[in-house]
Amino acid sequence: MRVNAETKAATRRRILEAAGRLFAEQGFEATTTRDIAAAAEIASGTLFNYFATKEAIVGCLASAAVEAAGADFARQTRETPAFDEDLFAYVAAGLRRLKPLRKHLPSLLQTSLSPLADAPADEAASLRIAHLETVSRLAERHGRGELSAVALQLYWTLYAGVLAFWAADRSPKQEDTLALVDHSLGMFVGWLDGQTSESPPERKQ
Amino acid sequence: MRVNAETKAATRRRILEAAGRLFAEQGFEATTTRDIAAAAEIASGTLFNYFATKEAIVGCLASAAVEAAGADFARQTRETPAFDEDLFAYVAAGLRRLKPLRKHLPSLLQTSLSPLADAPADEAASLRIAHLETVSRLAERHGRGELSAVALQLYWTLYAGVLAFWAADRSPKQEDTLALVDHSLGMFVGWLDGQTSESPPERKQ
DNA sequence: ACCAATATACGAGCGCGCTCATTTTATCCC
DNA sequence: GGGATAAAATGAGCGCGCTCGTATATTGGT
Repeated sequence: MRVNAETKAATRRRILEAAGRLFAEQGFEATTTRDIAAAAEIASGTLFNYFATKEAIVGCLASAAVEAAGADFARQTRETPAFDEDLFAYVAAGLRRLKPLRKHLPSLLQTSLSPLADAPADEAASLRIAHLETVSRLAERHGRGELSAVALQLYWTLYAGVLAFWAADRSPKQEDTLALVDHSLGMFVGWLDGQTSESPPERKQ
Repeated sequence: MRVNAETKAATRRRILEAAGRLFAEQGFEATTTRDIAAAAEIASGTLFNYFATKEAIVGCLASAAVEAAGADFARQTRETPAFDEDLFAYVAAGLRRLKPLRKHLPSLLQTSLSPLADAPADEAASLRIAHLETVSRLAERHGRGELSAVALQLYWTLYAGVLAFWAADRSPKQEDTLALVDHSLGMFVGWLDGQTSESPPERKQ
């Protein structure tokens, strides 16, 4: 067994497909890794040759959704959009793609909230990286130069807050979440605009 | 055994003391509930008569720290402080009190990030409630009226982001975290100031 | 064809957080 | 004191995520 990369990829796809279906049917907690393995027709231990943890599976599904959202957004036709409008459209596209995972996202936030303690090739971290990549490109396209590390940190915190809120949002069409997105992005872009001129004063603890 | 409330309280205190010590010594994950029960000299099952989950224990420790920080802050003498300076002082006091739990806070964020899905008397949620209570009182004291639900939501998201960052902060004296607090609060207060006048326009998805 | 060499699949088993039927202990009433 | 009663403690046991020693399949070299 040295180069059967095609079979490996197929198994990986079967796992993701089975997991996605089971999570949607019965929830993240209620779905056991043994369930997923059985549905993918592999042994329970084999699952962990493909994904290090159960969270990594949903993390992989999520970052696939984020990449799909990036593609959706790229092929959207827009005319003279402001930065915050582009951001809103991208986030909204993300929410549409993440909808099947909505209830299960909090399980990812614990690990993917912190920007430091992640292994380079971490499945769950790539959700953050993929999303922030697009946001960075958007900022540059709107002539704002590169976003600082602290700006990206603040943006990601707000985005994570939106996802956590969304997971529990009980308003009929999740319109409360969209309102929160609007406020979050308004706050962020307003702050960004203020940042360029002033340099913040020192502050003692 | 009908009214021995004093004994119950003493056992509860022994659990918290043992858990705090063990978490500090060997970390949250590495400490088992059986360890804690043994250190508190109770059976493994008895632990769960006092705390519903392992997270609830660290949640209780954390909300005690937040309350202590509120007391620290209240007895601080300050002269003509601005709103954001008061906020910074309160948050800094919180970080000081939470320091022994720093590394273990992410385990709480998953549950306490979302403002909706919490049982009324949830141990972990009281961390959020206690903190936001003080922030609300501060806002009123500075003549800003009551903070809106969305303002509190945004504030809490930023605070959770700070805690998540702090847990992984490897800068020598965690000065990176203090800088992040400064930026977060600056962004929040700036947004609040902008909120009072304008009414935000509608936005379609 | 055969034999290493090795990548992959396997599943019994571990230790975990947590549950629950049972036992123990404290209290009240006479 | 001595049941009756109920609160609290107990620890065997459950199902979980995950590990790891073993078995099996696939390749390259001759």
